[in-house]
Amino acid sequence: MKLKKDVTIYDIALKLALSSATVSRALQDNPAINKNTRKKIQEAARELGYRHNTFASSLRTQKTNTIGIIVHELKSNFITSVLAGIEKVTSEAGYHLIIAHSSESFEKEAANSVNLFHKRVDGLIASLAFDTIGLDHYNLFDEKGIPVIFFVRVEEKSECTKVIIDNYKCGYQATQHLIEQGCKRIVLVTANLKRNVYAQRHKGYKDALYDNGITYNNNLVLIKDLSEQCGVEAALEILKMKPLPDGAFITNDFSAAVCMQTLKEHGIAIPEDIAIVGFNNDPVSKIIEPKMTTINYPGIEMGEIAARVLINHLKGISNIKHTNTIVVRSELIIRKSSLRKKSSL
Amino acid sequence: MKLKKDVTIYDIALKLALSSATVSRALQDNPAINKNTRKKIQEAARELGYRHNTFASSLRTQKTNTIGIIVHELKSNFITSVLAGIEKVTSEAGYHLIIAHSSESFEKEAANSVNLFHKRVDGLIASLAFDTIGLDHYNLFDEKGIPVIFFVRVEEKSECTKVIIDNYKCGYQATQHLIEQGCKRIVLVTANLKRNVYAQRHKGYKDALYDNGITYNNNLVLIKDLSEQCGVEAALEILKMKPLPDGAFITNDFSAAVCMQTLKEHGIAIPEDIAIVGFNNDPVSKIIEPKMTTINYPGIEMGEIAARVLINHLKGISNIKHTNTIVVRSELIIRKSSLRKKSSL
DNA sequence: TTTAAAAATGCAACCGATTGCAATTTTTTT
DNA sequence: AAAAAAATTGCAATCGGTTGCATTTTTAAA
Repeated sequence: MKLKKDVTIYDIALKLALSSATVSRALQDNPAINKNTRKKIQEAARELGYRHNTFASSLRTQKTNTIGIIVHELKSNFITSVLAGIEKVTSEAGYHLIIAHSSESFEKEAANSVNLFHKRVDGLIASLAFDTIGLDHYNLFDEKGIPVIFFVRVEEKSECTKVIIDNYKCGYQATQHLIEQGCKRIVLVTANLKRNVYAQRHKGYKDALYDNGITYNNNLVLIKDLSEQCGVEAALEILKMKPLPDGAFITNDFSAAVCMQTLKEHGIAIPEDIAIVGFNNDPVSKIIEPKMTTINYPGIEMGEIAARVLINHLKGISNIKHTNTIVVRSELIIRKSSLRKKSSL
Repeated sequence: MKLKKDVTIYDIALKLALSSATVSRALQDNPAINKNTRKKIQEAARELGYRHNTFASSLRTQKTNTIGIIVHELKSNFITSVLAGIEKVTSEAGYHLIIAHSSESFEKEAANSVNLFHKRVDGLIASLAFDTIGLDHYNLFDEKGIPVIFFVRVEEKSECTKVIIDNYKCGYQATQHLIEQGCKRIVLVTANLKRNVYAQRHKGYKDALYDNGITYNNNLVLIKDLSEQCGVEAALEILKMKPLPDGAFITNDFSAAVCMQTLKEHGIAIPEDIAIVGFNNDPVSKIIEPKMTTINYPGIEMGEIAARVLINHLKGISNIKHTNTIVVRSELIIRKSSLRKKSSL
């Protein structure tokens, strides 16, 4: 089979007896080129089946029109929502994406960042892994002036631009809600407290307890990896606690669902014996029975915001140096898993 | 802030008083270059912070080291598994990915394929949308000799390379199982029968009924979009059927879960009144109560296989022209949602 | 009609790596 | 020690767009 040869701007130039410079400009809709010429060139391009050569272009302009994404995982409804939001905005702006995921490993995250750096992305959007400490592995980008935006999982102390939710408030709200439902011994199942999101939720939990005159008890705080398996583990640990807790705030819906299921299998009534609140408003929270109280926050929107801020920076419309933190709204969605007082609805 | 300038092979050549050709070859570990020289060059590259310029390279070699992926959706555990499998194999081989999704729309799928073509991917891995008919939108790739591999959602009649499961067998097995559990009126909830996967499952369903002397009834076949919402719709339609069906094979776990939930809310006992079988072995199938019988097949493995076949072709190790169809094993996982005869376990 | 200003187009030098072929150096053979 | 073979290295063209500046053409002003 004979393979079709690629059409270049020179082919177009030749056909129309113009220079390649004119063709190049016309294809970019450069107003310096006469309107009619422009149209003629664009038509010829279509006819000949011309396709823009990104490499030649990137080589010359030193721009890739590519944005790198590093996420801590892929298998979550929330993350795919964020990605959808990012994709919507970036593709409209003519950028394409390279998506990498760290599987919650600092090492992989660092490797990914180097990799994306070598791929010469124009900008980066990242969420940190469980155990990532510091942001030194993003210095390469700084040195070259490549903008980086963090979302959800961020380094709070840092000066960089971030799109987050108010995890403290969420933690406080969830805990406060459980207390209002009459819970006194509330378990917190969460992950590595070095990560901002978990630290903040933990702080909110602690403060809510304090404000309600309940003593904080470290034994009730379980640090897990929020996997499927961890839901089972958490349940078994809870079952061993004496006296039995009467509430649990589990900072991941899927883990919470598994935990709930395990508790039920051991004869615990939800919410009567133990009231439960999850986090993320994953679809599974509506499948589990009883349906789960959880924290909802807008993934798509967060993705859109992060992408928009980045692109505005790249286009010179605004500068991320002037934007530090964007906090997106979040809310507690109350469902049956935590409702012990009918009056509350 | 002063930005660091990029280091090129010329900088390295200058520093070591060599030619750029030698540097280029050394960095590729070309054995034509003396071992010592090679080491010296690679060290210098590291020291100077050299990064390979993909564009210059791609421009010259006409290779992008990029593989395009088109999936029909992103928000499913199965698809992310496949992607993980693909990523594992491709990244080991030094390729990177551009992932596009069609949201089950033929139009978007076609647009994506053109887009990836323009991005000059070296190869393509795709799964078709619900309503995709024909593969003409992949002709561009053929004309340029760019290999394309389909997975899961394929055009059965076509000559192209595909990685699939035996959907007919799955459909047959699921239905047979329901019949063995004593079901006589079995609903099939599925999607557009033009799509191979659904057509085959439907055929399996039909044949299983026939082989067991049960008359096929078109009213029991519901064509839906297998979304969350469709689970509710299906349940409501089932509830209106007289006499009430006693089994349902719903070809998507999440829809099945929602459907099951809705049925339960209307006082239907699962599996006593209606036995249910899903498809995909999504994590949700183990969260729902009763746990759901479903079809399991290995996403990661399918991704790995597809990627490996593609890469072997690209490296000239094998040729996809010689590989037509790869069928991956699948199995029925029996759980409570369909178990009406205790003897069966 | 001449001149000045504006608009349109072209020239040619990049961008950085790759590679066929030639030239040089080193090693082996005679 | 000379010749042949093998191992290294370099030359220079090439990939396809982009863009500052110069040149040409067109339009407007004098």
